[in-house]
Amino acid sequence: MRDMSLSKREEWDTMGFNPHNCPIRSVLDHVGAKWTVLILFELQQGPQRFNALGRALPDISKRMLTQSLRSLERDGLVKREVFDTKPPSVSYSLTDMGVSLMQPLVGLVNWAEDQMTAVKDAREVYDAINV
Amino acid sequence: MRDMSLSKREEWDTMGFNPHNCPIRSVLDHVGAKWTVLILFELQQGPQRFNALGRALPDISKRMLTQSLRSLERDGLVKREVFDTKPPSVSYSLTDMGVSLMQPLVGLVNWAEDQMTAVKDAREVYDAINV
DNA sequence: CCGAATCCTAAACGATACTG
DNA sequence: CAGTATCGTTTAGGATTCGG
Repeated sequence: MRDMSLSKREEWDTMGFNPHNCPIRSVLDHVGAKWTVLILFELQQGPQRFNALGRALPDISKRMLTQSLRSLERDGLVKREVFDTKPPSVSYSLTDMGVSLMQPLVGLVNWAEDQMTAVKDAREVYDAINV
Repeated sequence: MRDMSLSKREEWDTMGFNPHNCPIRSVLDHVGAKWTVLILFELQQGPQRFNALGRALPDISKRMLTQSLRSLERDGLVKREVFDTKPPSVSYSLTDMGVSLMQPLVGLVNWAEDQMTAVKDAREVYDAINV
């Protein structure tokens, strides 16, 4: 499966579609990650402090919360602000780019909500047939 | 981080937002998976046979192609048709639900394409600052 | 032509304990 | 309050071989 035409591969690479070398993938990876979408939705309601996010997101560990926020910050979707008080206070908020992501993201999530019973049904049928 | 109010958790669960018990997640998982989005885009151009998909998608192994197609089929997004010829022929195509997914999905991918240089830049700045 | 079966590695995720 | 550090587990993905 390696003997594809070079033109096709180059086309893909320049379009950023090749999963091995892909700027688009970084966005899709956020969507696929376990917590980032939830965090983005929570931040949509306004800036939040670290522990407030933790309380709002059931079952997320501090480790994953930190890690998820860092990856979002790294890609410019979330802004992190440290206020040097004691005890320390850190505020997270959506950047303009982060805000602009929400529209297509909401579109996808809305589709998922609308179709989730259909998906569930299809899955049950499939699982019933395939032992 | 376990002592959140029950009402909040129940609200999440019923809305399907809890990653541990979530119909919506199954859709987001497809988006996050390495090959499924590419397969969906390829199938958007019409029904394709297994090996044709393999040739169209550089670097995907047969194993992952099979697995990805199965998961899409299981959730009712892709239809698999077997023609009992020799050699055997199997056609994959989008279901109506699969087709309906493409619009929000394209919305997300378009956003990613538009912002991919901004994301790349943000990433480089972040990486330069954080050693 | 279209896979299934097996084995393996790397990455994601989670639990726990500790810190300025 | 907002993390870091460490460790163990689980899952996704890849390489290879075999079969109807």
